[in-house]
Amino acid sequence: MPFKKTLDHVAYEFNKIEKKWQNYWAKHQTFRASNNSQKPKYYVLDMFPYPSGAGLHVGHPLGYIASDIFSRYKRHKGFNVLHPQGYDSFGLPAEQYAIQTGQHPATTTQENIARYREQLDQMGFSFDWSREVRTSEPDFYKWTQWIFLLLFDHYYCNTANKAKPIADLVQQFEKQGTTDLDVVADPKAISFTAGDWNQFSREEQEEILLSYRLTYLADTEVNWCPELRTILANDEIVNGVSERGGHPVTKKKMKQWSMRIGAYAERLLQGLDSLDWSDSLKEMQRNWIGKSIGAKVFFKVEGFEETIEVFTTRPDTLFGVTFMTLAPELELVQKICSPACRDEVAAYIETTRQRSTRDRMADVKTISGAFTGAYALHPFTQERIPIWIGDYVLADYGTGAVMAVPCGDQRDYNFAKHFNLPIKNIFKDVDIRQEAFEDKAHTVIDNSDFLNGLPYKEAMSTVIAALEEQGCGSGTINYRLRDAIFSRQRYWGEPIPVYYKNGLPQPLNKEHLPLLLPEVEKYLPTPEGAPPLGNASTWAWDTSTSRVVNNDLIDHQTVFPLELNTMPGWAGSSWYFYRYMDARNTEAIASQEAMAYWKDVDLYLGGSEHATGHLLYSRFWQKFLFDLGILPVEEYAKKLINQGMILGSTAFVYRRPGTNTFVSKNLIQEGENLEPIRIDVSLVNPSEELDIEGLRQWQAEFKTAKFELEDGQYVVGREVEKMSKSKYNVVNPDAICEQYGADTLRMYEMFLGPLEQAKPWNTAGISGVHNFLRKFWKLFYIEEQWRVDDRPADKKALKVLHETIKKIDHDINAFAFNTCVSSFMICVNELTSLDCHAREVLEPLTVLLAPFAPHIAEELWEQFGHEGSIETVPFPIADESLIVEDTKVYPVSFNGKMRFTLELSVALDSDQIKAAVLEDSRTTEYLGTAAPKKWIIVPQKIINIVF
RNA sequence: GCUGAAGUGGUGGAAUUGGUAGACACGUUGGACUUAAAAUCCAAUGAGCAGUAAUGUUCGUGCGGGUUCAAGUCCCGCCUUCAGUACCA
Repeated sequence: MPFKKTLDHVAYEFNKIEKKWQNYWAKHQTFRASNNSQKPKYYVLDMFPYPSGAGLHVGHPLGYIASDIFSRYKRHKGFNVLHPQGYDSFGLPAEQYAIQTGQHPATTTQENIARYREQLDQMGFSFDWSREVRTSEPDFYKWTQWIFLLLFDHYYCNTANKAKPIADLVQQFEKQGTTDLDVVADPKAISFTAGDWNQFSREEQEEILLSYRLTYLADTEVNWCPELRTILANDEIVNGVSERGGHPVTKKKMKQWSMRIGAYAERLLQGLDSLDWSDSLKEMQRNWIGKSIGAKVFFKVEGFEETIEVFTTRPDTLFGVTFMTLAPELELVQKICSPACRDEVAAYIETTRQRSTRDRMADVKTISGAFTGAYALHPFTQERIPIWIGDYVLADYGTGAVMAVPCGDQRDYNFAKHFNLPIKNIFKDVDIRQEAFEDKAHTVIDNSDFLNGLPYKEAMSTVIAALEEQGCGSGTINYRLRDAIFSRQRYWGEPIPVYYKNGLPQPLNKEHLPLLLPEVEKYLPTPEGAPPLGNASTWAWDTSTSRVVNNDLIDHQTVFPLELNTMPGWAGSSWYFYRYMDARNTEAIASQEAMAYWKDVDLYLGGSEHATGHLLYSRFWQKFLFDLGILPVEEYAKKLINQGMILGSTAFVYRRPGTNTFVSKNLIQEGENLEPIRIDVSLVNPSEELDIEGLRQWQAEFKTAKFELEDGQYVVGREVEKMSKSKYNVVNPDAICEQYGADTLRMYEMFLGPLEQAKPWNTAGISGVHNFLRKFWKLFYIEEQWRVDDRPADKKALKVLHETIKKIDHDINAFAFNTCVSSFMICVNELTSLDCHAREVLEPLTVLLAPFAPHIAEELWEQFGHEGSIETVPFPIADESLIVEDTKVYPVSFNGKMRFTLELSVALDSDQIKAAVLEDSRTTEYLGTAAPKKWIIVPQKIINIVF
C-alpha cells in the first residue's frame, strides 16, 4: 500500500458505523419507494451500468453519488422518491470473453453483477433494489421484444403526424393504392393503384409493406467490422474504427433490420426545445439530426427513361450546374454507363468499395472520380450536363446524387479543376479564379436567365416556384439522421421475435413472448457464416408446445426458420426507465396506474457520450409508444445532467530504445528520444516516486531493468487519459472506502470540482475531506464522550448555521455539490472556533449533512436519542432573520461630490449608514449630514447615495 | 473546417444580478507536542517594491481594445485547450 495511513480510529470509527447503517437500511428497506403515496413524486434516474469484468472504478460513482445526494435531499423535503438501479447486461464484452474462455455470458454477467452490487452497497447508495432490472433477463426482454413487434406493426402517417397500425395502411391501399398517400416510406417504394394492390400476391404485398413498417428488413449498406464479425451503428464507430476494441470497419451490403427513426426526425428536433438539457448536448442531437432546407430537382437522363433526383440547399445556383456527380454505389450508374466508359467506371466502383471507412475519412483531399459517358438535361436550359461518379458523394445522404455547381461549392470546384471540367460564374462581380464563392449574402445571381439580379433569398423562392410549376422539382427538407440498423450478428442480445416464411419475415404472436435465447456450443458464427444463434441445436422454447403462429407450425426443425440476428445494445436501454415503475409486472411493461403516478423522470444523470446513441434512440421509442397511448408523456426526461468523466492519470516510465534502461523523468535531455511505457498507477506514490521493487515483480520485462535515478528516486511521467484496464490507470473505490470510508469518498468525489466537468482522478486532497468529517465528529464527541448540550446557542453560532442552511439548500438545487462541501467545511471550522456544542445547532446540521455523508449522520442522529432513520426527517429551513448580511460600501468621487455605493440587505437609517461609511477602511470622514440627499435604487439591493 | 464548452496562485477550484478576486482544500514553509517519527494542533502562503515591524504601495483572472463610478463577470477582435462532428451537396 503506497499511501500513508492517516486515520484516527479512536475518534471516528467509520468502518464500523458504515457497516452498521448499511445493514440497517437493507434490513428496514429504508429506500423502498411506494407506488401509492400522498407525497408528491420525484423520480431520480441514473444511466444504468454495463457490468464489466473490471468492476466499478472511481469514475462510475460520480454520477451515482450526485443523484444519491439529490434523492436523499428530496426525501428530506417530503417527496416520495423513486431512485432505482439496474444493469444493462447484454453486450459485447461478455460475449468476447465467452468466445475466449467458453464461459457462458450469463455466468460471467451474473458474477460481474454480484461484484458491482457489492461495490455499490459499500458506498451507501439509497437505491430501491426491489425494483432492480437486468436487460438480459427474459421477463425484461420479453417487453423489449414486445415493443419490437409493435414497431413492426406500425407505420408513420404524416397527416396525423403519428404512428398508426399497418392495418390502416392496408385498408388505404385496398381503396386507393398509393394515390394521395402522405406517409413515411422507403425512397425506393413503388407506386400502384388499388387495382394493382388487390392483384398482388400475398408475398408481394408483404414485401411492399416492409417499405412502410417502422422496423423493417431491407438490403442496407452497413458498417461491417470483420474482426468482431458484426455490423455496427454509426454511433458505435469512433474515428473510423469500432468503439469497442478499435477494429477497422468497411462497408458491406446486407439484409438487415432497421428502425425508421427518420420518421420522427422533426419531432425529435422540435422536442429538444422543451427539454432542460445542456445546450451542448441538445446541439449535438441537432447536428446529428442535421436538418437542411432546400429543394429536390429532377434531371432527365439523355436517351434513358430514368431521371436523377438531387437534393440541394442552393437551388438558386441551378444555372451554375456544369456537371453532375453520383455516388459510385448507386444502381443507376450501371444502367446509364456508356460502353466506352464501362471498364473505367467498374474499376473505380471496385476501388471505392474496398476502401475502409477509416481510409475514406482520413483521406478527404485526394480527388477521384470517373466519367459515365452519360448526360443529364438541365430542366430549364436543356443543356447537356456530363454525369460523373465520385466518392465525395455519399450514397446514404440525400439521394446520393449532387448537381455540381463549381462556382458556388468548393468540393465541386476542386473536382472540376482536377478533371478539367468547365466552371461557370453565376455571381455578379465575384472573382472565382482561385476558389468557389460559398457566401450567399454578399452578391446577387447573374448569368442565370430569370434569376438575374436576385439576391439569395428571392432567387431561392423564385426558382422553387418555377421548378414546381414545371413539375421538375420542389422545395424540400432533408435530414442527416439515418435509419438505425437493428440487427447484430451476436449471441448475447435479445432474439428478434420473427420467423421466415418464403423468405419474408413474419412476427411471432405477442403471447408467445419471450422468445428465449437458445443455448449454443460456440459463440462464434457458424461455419456457413450465419450468426451464432445458428449454432443452436435446440431452440429455446420447449418442443412439447411447438407454437402455432398464423397457422404456421414453428419449432427449431420447421421449414419456417427463426431469425438468427439479435438486437443491438441500445434496445433494452431505450425503455428500461419505465420498467422500474413496476418492475415485476407480468402483464405489461408497467401497470397503467404505476405509469400514471410516476409519469416521467424528473432528473436523469449520465454521461454525454450517449448523446447520439441511447439518448436519441430512447426518445424515438418514447415518442412511438406515446403515439400508441402506451406511455403517458412524449419526453421521458425533462431534466438531464451530464456528469463529467473522471479521467485516469496514467504513469509512464521512459526506456532508452533498444536497452532495458529506464530514465527518471527529470533526467531526460531535451530532444532525447525515449520510449514511454505505461505502468500500473498503484506502483507510484503521491510524490510521483516509483516503487522499483514493485515494478520488477509486476511484469517480467522489468525484472532485470536498470534505472537512472534522480536524488535516489525514479520519478514517473504522467498523462491524463480515459480510465481503462489496458492503460493500467484504473483506480477502484474499494481501497478508498476501506481506508477513509464511504462518506469521505462520497464527499471527496463531489469536492473534486464541478459535477459536469471532466477531471483527472487524484487522491491528493482526500485527507482534507476526511479531516473535515473527523472535525465534524469532534463537535459531538471528545475522547468518546458525548458533549452536546441543551443550553441555547449563541447568536453567532445560529447565524453560522442558518447561513450554511441557506447556502446548501441553494447549491443542492443548482447541483453545485463541490461548493456544498466547502460550505460544510467553513461551517464546522467556525463552530469549532466558537466552541459550539449546542444541540440547537448541531441537530439541524446533522440533517443538513445527511444527503452527503449519510452514515455518519445516521449514527449521530441515533446518539441524539432519535428512533429510526434520519431519512424521514424534514430538511432544516433557513431563518432569514438570523442572517444579517454585512453592509458593503464602495466610495467613489463623482462630479466633485463624494458618492457611496452601499450594498444592503436590510434598510438602514442615516446613523447606520454613517457608521458603515466610517467603518470602511478607505473613508476617514463622513460627508453626509442628517440624511442622504438622494437614494438611487439600482437593481434590488444596491443603493447609490449622493451626499 | 463547422458546432459547443472552457482558460483564475505551486495544484484542485470559490466568487448569487457587474460590487474589496483567490473562499474552501491540497501542497509548501515555520512553530508547538515528541527521545524520534507519524498523527494532531497553531501560524504564514498570488507576485513585486518600501519598511525592524504594524503597515503602505504597484501589478495581477489567456492576449488586445471598449462600455461603466466599478469588469473574472458585459461588448468587439484574437490566441490556446478540450469535447462532438466531419466530403451532409
